[in-house]
Amino acid sequence: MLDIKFIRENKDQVKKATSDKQLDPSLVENALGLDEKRRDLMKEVEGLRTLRNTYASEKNIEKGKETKKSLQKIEPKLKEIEKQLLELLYKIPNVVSEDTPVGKDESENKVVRKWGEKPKFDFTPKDHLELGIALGIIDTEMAAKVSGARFNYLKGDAVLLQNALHQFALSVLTDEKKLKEISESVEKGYSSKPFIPVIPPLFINPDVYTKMARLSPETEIERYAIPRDNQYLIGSAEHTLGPLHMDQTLNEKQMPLRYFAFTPAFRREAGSYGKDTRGILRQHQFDKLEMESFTTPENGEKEQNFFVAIQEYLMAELKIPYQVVAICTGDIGGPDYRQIDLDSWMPGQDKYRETHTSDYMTDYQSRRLNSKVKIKDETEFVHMNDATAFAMGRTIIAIMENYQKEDGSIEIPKVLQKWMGKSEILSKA
RNA sequence: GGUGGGGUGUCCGAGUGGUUUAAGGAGCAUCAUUGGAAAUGAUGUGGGCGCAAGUCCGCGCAGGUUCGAAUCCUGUCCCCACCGCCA
Repeated sequence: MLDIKFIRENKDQVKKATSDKQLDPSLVENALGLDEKRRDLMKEVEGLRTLRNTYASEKNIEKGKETKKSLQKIEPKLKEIEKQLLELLYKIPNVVSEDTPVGKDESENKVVRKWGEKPKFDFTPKDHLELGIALGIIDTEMAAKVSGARFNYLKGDAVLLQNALHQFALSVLTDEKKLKEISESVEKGYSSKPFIPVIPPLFINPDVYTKMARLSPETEIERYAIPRDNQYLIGSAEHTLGPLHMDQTLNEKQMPLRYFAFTPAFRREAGSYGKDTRGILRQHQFDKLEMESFTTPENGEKEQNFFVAIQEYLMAELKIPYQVVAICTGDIGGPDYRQIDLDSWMPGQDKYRETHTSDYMTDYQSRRLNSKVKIKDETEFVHMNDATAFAMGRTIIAIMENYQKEDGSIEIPKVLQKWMGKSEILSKA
């Protein structure tokens, strides 16, 4: 949520961001109108309260009773307007960075840079599902029978491969030396503080989910609800990592605070019927290693660059070709100030596909979460970043398709071999 | 799930209807002192509205009673203890 004061003072910028994000800019005017009404009513209510307090201290019971009656008439009006304003404020998106491309949908995202050489095959490369079925390591058919569409079993070497990816990422995120190399590439002397590993809850309360700007009337359809217990399943580890410092004031010295968590993510994929139905690219449940961090406002953008540099490092170590994409206003998330994706090359589809995303939220989430940082004697809302380290399913796809051999076996990327305990996944035949 | 005890600011902690204007302490920030530090002293340290004076709100959350609520009542969430169940 944006600060109403910021909206008041930067009306045009907020309106532009709202319409650039394909939302109705009249939201902004409506909010400002309500805000004005609210402040007028506040003056009235506070005046009456002053009277009430005065009469109470004078023990003037008669006058007190009168004032109470007037207050009881007007207070509910104020409350109602405050509620409406809050609802509107939730709908107004974050403003965007200057380097965010303006565009109507994903077709206008901008490729910032590319890395790696696409593998050349002297045979027609297969896709991960064909390979996975033949190797006996992916089973979507039985999963469909047991759990429905968009579920899968990973078996045997696919599980070892996921475990190797997990170990590899973990070894990087907790290694200050390696992080230093990466942070130096962003800016000399920038913090190389390691990440704290976390095993977070997979369930989340609706009020916290709302404060994270991840549960709204529009996005509710994307969530798995557990109505009897009034809870939701998380769609990303971000959802329960982000509130880790809710209602806390942190100290500048603790910054940046970096966390990562390996969890399943649950998504209904409600708007994507018929899209990416083949294989395990788009699933209702997938494992993901997610990074989250809390920084001072000053370092928020640098932190995002650092996160992207980590993502690039991980993919480059795997030697998987990727492109870095600046997400345009029409495709970016509402809470994002800047969103950058990594798309990895997938020979089975002859396309780059999104494997990583990185969201810089500024204080859009922390304002509602009430997570602050004390800098000197100023207290400010912390700036929050979240980003993918590995989305396991999609990274496994990229490895399988890029490292396949003509006989259907799969070479294991060099960096993973020590964690995997072998150098290839052999064809069953 | 049951019974009892608790939840106060960055942290600890006092406060059982009106001198509380949320005591006191710690931490933190700024200043003074110092060659520098420690120690010491002073000031500041929840949020909203307002140019300001000021004013309102704030004691887990939501309601209620009262002229007046941190304090009384109801509901609810969380923590602790014991019981029940359990990997």
